[in-house]
Amino acid sequence: MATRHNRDVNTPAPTDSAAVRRANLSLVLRYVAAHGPCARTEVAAGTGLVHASVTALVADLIDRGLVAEAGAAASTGRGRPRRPVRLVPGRVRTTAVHVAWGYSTVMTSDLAGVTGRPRRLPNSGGPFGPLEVLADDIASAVDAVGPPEPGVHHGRLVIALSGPVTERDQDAPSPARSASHLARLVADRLPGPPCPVDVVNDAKAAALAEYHALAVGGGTVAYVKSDAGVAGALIVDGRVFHGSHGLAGELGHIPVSLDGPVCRCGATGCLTTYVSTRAVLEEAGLGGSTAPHHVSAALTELDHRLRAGEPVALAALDRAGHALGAALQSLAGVADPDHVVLGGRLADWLPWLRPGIDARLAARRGAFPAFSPAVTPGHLGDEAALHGALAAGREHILADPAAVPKGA
Amino acid sequence: MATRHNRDVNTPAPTDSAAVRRANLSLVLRYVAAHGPCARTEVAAGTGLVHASVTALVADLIDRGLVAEAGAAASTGRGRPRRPVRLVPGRVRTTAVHVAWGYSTVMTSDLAGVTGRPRRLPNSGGPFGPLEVLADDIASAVDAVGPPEPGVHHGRLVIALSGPVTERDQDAPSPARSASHLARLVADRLPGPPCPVDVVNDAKAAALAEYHALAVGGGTVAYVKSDAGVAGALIVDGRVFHGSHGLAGELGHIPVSLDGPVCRCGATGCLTTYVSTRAVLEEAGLGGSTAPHHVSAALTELDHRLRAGEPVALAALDRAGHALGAALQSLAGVADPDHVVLGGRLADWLPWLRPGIDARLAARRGAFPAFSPAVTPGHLGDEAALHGALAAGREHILADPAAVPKGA
DNA sequence: TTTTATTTTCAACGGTTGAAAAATTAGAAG
DNA sequence: CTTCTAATTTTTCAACCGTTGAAAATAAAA
Repeated sequence: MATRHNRDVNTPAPTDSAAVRRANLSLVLRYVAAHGPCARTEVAAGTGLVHASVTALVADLIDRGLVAEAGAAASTGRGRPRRPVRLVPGRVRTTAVHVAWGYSTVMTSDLAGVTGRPRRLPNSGGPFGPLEVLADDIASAVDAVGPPEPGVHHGRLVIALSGPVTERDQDAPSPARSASHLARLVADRLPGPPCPVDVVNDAKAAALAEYHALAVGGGTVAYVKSDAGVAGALIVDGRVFHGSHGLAGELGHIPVSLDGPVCRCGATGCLTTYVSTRAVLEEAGLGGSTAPHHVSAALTELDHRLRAGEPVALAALDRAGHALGAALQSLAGVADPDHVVLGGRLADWLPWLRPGIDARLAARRGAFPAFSPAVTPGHLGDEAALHGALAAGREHILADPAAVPKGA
Repeated sequence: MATRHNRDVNTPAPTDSAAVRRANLSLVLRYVAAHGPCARTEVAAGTGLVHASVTALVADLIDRGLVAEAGAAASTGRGRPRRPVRLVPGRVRTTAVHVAWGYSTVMTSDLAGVTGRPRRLPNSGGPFGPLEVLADDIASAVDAVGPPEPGVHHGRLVIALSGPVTERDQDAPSPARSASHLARLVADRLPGPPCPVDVVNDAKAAALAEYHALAVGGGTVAYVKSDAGVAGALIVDGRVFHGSHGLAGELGHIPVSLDGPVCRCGATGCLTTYVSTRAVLEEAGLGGSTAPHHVSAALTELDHRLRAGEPVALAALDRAGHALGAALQSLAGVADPDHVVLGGRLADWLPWLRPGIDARLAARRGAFPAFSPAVTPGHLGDEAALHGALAAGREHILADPAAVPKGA
């Protein structure tokens, strides 16, 4: 009988020479990806590896088709000229699907982050329907981008969605609605060779994308967005911070006031009751149906009124700004981020929200000068989740280039 | 000229066979430390390493004096009997000093966590004085426990203190008050061979200790304490979460109410103004001098009145409980911990605080059933910071057993 | 041709692995 | 009671893999 291994899930796997190779391949690939075309000497200096190792590792990456010699670089003086290498465009294809209510968006990217155009397709409902229907929708969205060309390695498919399918199985409401279950259903529906599928939360993915867009090398970044609901996430040193139940950074039900409106969750004074699209529209006198086309028209009207300086609209945003400011003050006290990125409608509304936010955060500046987070609008708009899902997919390749087969 | 390496500080070091050895030695040592006396076969099954590797790794650890063969274990049947190994008591000595106002406490521990008795010594002030004075005090505290016996490896000295000497240099108010500067000053004052010195925040250390005492294998744990001031920390998967400026988890200035008392920090309604010792004593009609002996007497008196059911005292604690509950609701919304540990006076007061806390958290339970954190008193009392500092020191040995020299 | 800088080659070293051997005991057989 | 066999743990050893350092090869400028 073969030896049975019953390692704890928490204990790390033992390290062997394969792990060493994986780690160093990753190190070199990340360096090339981050620094563009660069010679082996530069890689050696930048990574701490010895020239001989870089030669071997780069040769391995070339075998896998991930990097290639770039055209001769400008001579830097005398001596043997450098032979820079760069990422091979299009060698791996990462696919992301963002499932929203009524439509899905699909987009692909290569390792360098060069994306295809996003395609938007109607779907049968949204993230809350039966998993089988969801899986059908996702598979047909993937089908819409067509099969990869020969020679292109099929990387991960990453699905971003909100709702009861959580990112980590342990946080799922039931095993039947677990991320891994959905991933399996989708994988079974995809033609061709089996493809690894990941499921991520859309707010967490958007947060990751905005984090990368900020291009700060580390630190804590918070993301808060408001569309249909209020959602958010925390990114710590480039990784999503989940908390114990996957709810970290979900500011929707943070208490803003002791005597505020009653929230659907049962509590009073939740942030949602101040800054959700529905709440702001109602406060501005534009409430009514929650049908998408009506909400869309109301948002346009709100924008007009804000620009026209209509007092009721301004008051609604001022109220939301103060509430958001209070929530961010709590966020700052707990998580101590250096950036807070606002997404969804909050990004559009930021000019009118800012006075309220600043008024609240000014209090914190009194306690901790210069330690107050910078509040900025997101750069990626509604595509943030899609970009974040692609970044998560690329990260798998960057972390383990050996997963891409050798021999072009 | 030797090759110059200019690696980014953020890029990981390259991996080589020494790193493999380090990682696997650590894996085996952690297993033995966690599971007590255990045979090589058990280690192999538990870690995923092969028998041959475990033999070599255990032999290495025996060479370093970290583990030794334990007395023969009870036979488990036929076959060659197991030869369990266990940690060698007292092989390494980790020293921790906790600097408080007016006195310091020093304690030592070996790798198994067997501690000496804590010794309390008066000091020249506290964490806020000149670093040179602080270093003198710390060095004399270390001196009080005497030099290690021959054959004992001198591990880290870990200094726990609050105040402007932060745990990470990047968070220090100025380079002159940085943790590494203090560490250097202390190291220079210690007799004998140079000893690595770490500086940690006392609340973060206490949080780490209470996290270990909970014996949950991972997840997010928050710690909040109130003594002179309110402090706290977050532990995520066994490691301190610092945030961008080292302030994560410091709930003292989280906003609890929009119209509360004005805090010394300038803001209104900070948690500190409700649950600090001073605030509670004043609210209970026991305010007055802040001299230590007076505060101590007032606390005793407060305890009497609480047990006697005196209404003003009960009201003061009820008010504090509601404020703390609101802060924990924010904490739960941002960091999503599964445990909140209360330390300092909060642990003593918990019976009277609990109704207020529960009233607030009940609201959150409406939104996320079963996702509400458990609120418990700390197990370690005033020695928590000391234990956490020792745990941090032990962690260095567990992470890199190769730092302990071979050859007894 | 010399100098300089980059890249490659190669033997050496350290670490893990798998298989085989050694060690050691309990139970079965004689 | 002795001997043998089966079972289990531990150790040994050759093989393999990856990094390293030094030397060699390469290539262009001076």
